[in-house]
Amino acid sequence: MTEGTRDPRPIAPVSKRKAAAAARATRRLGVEDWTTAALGVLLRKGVAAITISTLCDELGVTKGSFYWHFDGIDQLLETTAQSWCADHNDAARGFHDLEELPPQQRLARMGELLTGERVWQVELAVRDWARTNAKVAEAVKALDQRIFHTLSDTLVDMGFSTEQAQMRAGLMCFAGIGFVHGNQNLPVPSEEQRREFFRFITSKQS
Amino acid sequence: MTEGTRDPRPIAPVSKRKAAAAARATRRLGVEDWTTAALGVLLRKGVAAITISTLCDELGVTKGSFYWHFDGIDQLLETTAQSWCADHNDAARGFHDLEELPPQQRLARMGELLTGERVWQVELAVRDWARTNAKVAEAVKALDQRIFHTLSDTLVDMGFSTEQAQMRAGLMCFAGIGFVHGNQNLPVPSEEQRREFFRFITSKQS
DNA sequence: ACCTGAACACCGTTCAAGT
DNA sequence: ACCTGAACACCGTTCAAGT
Repeated sequence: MTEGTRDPRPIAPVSKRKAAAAARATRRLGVEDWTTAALGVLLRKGVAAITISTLCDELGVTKGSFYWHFDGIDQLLETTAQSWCADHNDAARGFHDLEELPPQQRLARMGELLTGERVWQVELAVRDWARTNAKVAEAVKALDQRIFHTLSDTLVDMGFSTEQAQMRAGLMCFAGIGFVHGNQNLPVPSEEQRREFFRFITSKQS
Repeated sequence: MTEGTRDPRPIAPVSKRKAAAAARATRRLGVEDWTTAALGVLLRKGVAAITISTLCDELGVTKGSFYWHFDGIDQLLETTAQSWCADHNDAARGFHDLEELPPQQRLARMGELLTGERVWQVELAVRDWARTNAKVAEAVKALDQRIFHTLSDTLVDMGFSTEQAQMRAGLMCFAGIGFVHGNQNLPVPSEEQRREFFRFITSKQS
């Protein structure tokens, strides 16, 4: 998020590491510098690429420095997870506002919020991460449930029975998660198909 | 699959490795021994746990042995992938038989095939693996598309238009994939809910 | 308070030498 | 043909020593 805060006085770089060290100048690192660096690598190259050596090169320090701030790579991951969860909850707060919209518009708005291009990237990375980090898994789970309940409540508002609402909300949630994980494998639905989908999910049966 | 083929003459084990070496006796290893070992670790502990050292301990040999059979860990993974794909295609062949069933039963049968307990485990492991191995990704994609088309064709047989059939088949596929990845996060649908789901997906709109 | 530098264990990789 | 054993590079981890 706040990436370009470090002023880049241009100095002829002898090596990447020397250059980074020079850019940093006298300023010393804090925990936050490591977590934002880790988050950056996560989104660019995935969890597996988050390596102490890589981060050290990127920040222009040696590995001993890392171990002054953290007990080990697990703690770094955990701390980064917490930091991400905080930001993430802020972002999810956009959901609160829309609980006052009329049901139909609420559904449409949620559809938009959850199908943005960048969202996929982050979602995939984070859900991958969740497989090896309980804290992240918990955050993802909370978000999933929140979306499920918002959808379900909306459908109830539209006149569906609790059972029908839950079945359809569950269907939408699973389809959304599946879309994030498998959209390379199947034809991506067109705009018209998405509209038809919403028409179907909110239709009464014959 | 074929696991208990090695006769386990019980010998007092000095160490795990010595024990494994003794069990193997004079028999020397082939490529297959390595791939089945890798597959075993994959299902038990995930891709990340497939390490040359681990496999060597398990098979009772040194790492030099590994490098006589394979150029590196990537090739091991690739070969294991091919071996898995072969087995997997055999398993997927169960789909051919059911293209002669009446549409309704076909849907129900596919539902059963795709929601077995063990299937999830394997699916999750394999889809995780697919993220770092193109060959596996390709096999998974082929399977997804096959399921999609079978579903879509079935719905057409039931009297739906091509557009409706594709929309609903896509919905089912994505929901299935999402269910594999996210069934810990949301309430698992009951038997009754699953039936209601199939009723819904095959219903005409009002 | 924050970092360097050297050390060690572990894993992937290579290769000459063994049977 | 298949494997051992020793070597090396790389990464995670530790810690005494520097500023």
